[in-house]
Amino acid sequence: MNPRERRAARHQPPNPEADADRRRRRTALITPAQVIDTALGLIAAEGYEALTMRRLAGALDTGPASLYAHVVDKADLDELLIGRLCAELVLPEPDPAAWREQIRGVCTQIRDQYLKYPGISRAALAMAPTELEAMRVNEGMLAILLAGGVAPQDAAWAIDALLLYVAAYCLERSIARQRSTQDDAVWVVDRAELLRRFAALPAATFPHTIRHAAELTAGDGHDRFDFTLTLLIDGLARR
Amino acid sequence: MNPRERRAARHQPPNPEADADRRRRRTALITPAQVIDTALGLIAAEGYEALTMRRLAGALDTGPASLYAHVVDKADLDELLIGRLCAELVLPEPDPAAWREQIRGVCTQIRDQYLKYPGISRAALAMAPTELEAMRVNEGMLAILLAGGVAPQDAAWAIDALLLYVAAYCLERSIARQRSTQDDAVWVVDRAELLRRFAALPAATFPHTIRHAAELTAGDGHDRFDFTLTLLIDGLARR
DNA sequence: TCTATATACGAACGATGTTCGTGTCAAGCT
DNA sequence: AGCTTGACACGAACATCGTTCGTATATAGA
Repeated sequence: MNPRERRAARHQPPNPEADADRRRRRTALITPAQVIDTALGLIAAEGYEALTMRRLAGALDTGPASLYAHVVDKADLDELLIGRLCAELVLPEPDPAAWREQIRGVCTQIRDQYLKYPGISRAALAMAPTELEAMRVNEGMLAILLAGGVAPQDAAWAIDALLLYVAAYCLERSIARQRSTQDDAVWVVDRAELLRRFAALPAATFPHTIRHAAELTAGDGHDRFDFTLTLLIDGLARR
Repeated sequence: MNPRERRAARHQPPNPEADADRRRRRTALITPAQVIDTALGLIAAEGYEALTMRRLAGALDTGPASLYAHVVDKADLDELLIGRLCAELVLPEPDPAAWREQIRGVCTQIRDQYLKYPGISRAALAMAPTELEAMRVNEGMLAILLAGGVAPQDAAWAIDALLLYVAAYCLERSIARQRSTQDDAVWVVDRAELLRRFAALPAATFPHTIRHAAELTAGDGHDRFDFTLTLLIDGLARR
């Protein structure tokens, strides 16, 4: 079975018959699971843009060409990684009384997974909607919202909005994190410096920015994340 | 003045004295404005990932090295492009009675600019918060929300959420658009095909996805975008 | 006139994703 | 047991990317 066929299978409903009866080498020196694991390890340690076919191959003690026996593309590798991420999410049994906390919990899990592998949310944004594990997550979130009494159309669109926001939030944070570890000035991540720059702006054209510089730079931890999720979920409850 | 200094100046409050009294070549063969224009033209025609230093240089009838007299980085080029995009946005005079329509209007403008230059929202997500034109947009949105009676902290965080969502929405759309024009199967963009795949899923594990396949694939044009903006803005109004 | 400086650009460097050709080895068929 | 087939492995190379170096040129101030 080609990597190309393996990939197509991941976007098709599972077919138990086709899974068996395939010749395999008795001892595969490199397994797809191994590729995924070391790739995730690389990302966790050095960020997504450190994930290079060459570096990944090097971590597996081989050359870049060897990877293409297990993976059709780099896009395919991204897909495998996101699939693994999605597979590790635990989806709660829908509880109509607790749907808000449940949907928030799932989003928080996704957020933490994205942040654990900085920059990988970029790959998530490019993910095809037919990936099986991603659909499992979608199904789980849909179940929670429907159990909470959200209208189906609202639920479907809200899931999309939530996933999009979480990915963008994590992507932005990962970029900022990377900036702070490698950079040579210009990029400001320090809050005090940011306040100083706001204060130095011309008062005639930036009155509100100057007056509310504190609020604009506020938000420790995931305050902004929590705020937006509350906005979306509460808005959903009130329709 | 180096490109490096020009870039730093864009993140500093404007200083009229420093702008004048600089030696310039009488006829600059390549101007920064020209670079930005042809870069945007390239993106509009072929998408963001067609924007290569070499292709941009080629479009200007020169070699790649010549660009580095006007631009310090590719990241710097991104910054210039986003700056131009932001500069073209028209920010309305805040009207307390119409703040919802106004903030929505600004978001729609941003969306249309992002979609006009497919993929450029990726650069927007990496933008430093101190870029002058970006701060102008922030100030304008802040003015609208404050005039509408939104609490300063809510306003600050809501602007962040809105900008993040708009960028993610456009990025996802641009990726899908690109897929549909270059691709060799696997990637499904056709709604009918998507419905067919949903229907073929195992009913035991995907009950809600199957039942509500219509809602999951619904949304012509910018229905999803409008839905999420309504959710966020209405939620903001009700706090 | 002289000098400093912004601009221009050919050539090259290192790194990237990917392909080609070739080789190896286990599993199925006859 | 021998042969074929298909999956796996990998060295070498290709095209392309962002970027730097060295150098040439022309202009604005001294």
